[in-house]
Amino acid sequence: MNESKKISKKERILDTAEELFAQHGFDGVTIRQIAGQAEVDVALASYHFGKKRDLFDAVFLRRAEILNEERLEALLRCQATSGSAGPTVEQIIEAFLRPLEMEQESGDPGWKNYLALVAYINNSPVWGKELMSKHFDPLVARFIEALKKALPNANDEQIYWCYNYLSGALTLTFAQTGRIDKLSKGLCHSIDFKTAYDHMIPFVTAGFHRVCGQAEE
Amino acid sequence: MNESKKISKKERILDTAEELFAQHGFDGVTIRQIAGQAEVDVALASYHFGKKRDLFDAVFLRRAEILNEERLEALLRCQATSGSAGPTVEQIIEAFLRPLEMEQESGDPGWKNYLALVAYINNSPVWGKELMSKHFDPLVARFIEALKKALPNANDEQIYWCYNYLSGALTLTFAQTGRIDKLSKGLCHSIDFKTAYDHMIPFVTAGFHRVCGQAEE
DNA sequence: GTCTATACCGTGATAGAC
DNA sequence: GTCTATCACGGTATAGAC
Repeated sequence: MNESKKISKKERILDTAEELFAQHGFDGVTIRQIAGQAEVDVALASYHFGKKRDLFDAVFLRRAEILNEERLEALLRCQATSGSAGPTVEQIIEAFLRPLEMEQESGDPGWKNYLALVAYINNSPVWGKELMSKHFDPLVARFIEALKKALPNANDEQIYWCYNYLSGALTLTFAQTGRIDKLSKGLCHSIDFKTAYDHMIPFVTAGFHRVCGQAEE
Repeated sequence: MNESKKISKKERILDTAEELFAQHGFDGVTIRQIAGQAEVDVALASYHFGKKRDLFDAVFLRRAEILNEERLEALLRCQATSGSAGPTVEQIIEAFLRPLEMEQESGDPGWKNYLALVAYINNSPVWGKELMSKHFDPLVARFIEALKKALPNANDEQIYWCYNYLSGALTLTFAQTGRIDKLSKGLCHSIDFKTAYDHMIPFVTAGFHRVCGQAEE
């Protein structure tokens, strides 16, 4: 029937799970809450996804693949336009961050929820190592290779730590906690991703250059 | 009796709760797990602390107060030694970070657990705004005032966003997820806080200067 | 005042019938 | 695909021991 107009129940479960897991983490959400908010029967989630943990993985994977593709494209694009010297640090950071901004500003609220979930996972001692390493680090390794080329004086240890700072700055922004709104007395807004990235890119670029012993061109 | 030799059951509950909350978050831990690992009766936690949420708050508060004092002292100290021009950005960042390193390297594993818990809270949409704002932001506001003085060309919005990046970089380091160990193939270690701060300070300092339109001296 | 044993009652995940 | 039953577990209150 109206398969194009209505989103399927299966997808509604994913969307709702994404939203709730992002807010409260894996343990803070029950299957019943998800089913209730998605207006489906409790058992339907198990029917489609199996155990709660499998649903969690499905939520995480759905957009990880899309994001990896978009970021890879962005990296290849900036490598293609730069000469044999390769892209600058700033261009690489741009390629890493701008796909996120595009999705967050796309109007699909699912992306904001998803990236808040990534914030939760990235900072979790139990999930961070496992999920982030498995699903994002193969691509991150390509970005790091590009950074090494752009920073020939750096040693590897410096690059990895700088990536850690970038990752932390980025995911706290994902989390949309509203803390900056309060701290700045309403001057800044957690949901203002455009501004967040506009400042983050020069911030991180300068940090890489300083730590990795390279004057900015 | 041996009140000096043995730590009290009450403190054992706090220590264990700290460890488990840091690993799994508020919802990922049960009172029974805490009691079991602390080797006390289930009901003792409620007796001393009331509801689960109150125990969580007690864990959070215990070291927040100590940390605030130490950081304030460090700020005042660097303000006292600098002239009327006030401390540099790098000195302010040092004052903000070094007390953390001292506690993490102090040998008391409780501090490592506590700061991993702060990572969890800071990145949580439900706890971040409430707990961090209430208990840390009064002091953070003093650091930001000092930064404004050190960066007279900056506007407030830039400073707040830069603080956000600092906070994210810092708390991801707290989280000790072990992701960097894997990504760097064993070159870097999550628990190597000395190195983490040694690189973080110049990284963040350069970021502030770049975004806030100030050449580094 | 500190602590333990136990009981209560709601809720959760999941399997199996339909 | 849906409904329901099961059974374990969780937070918390209470009674009373030391």
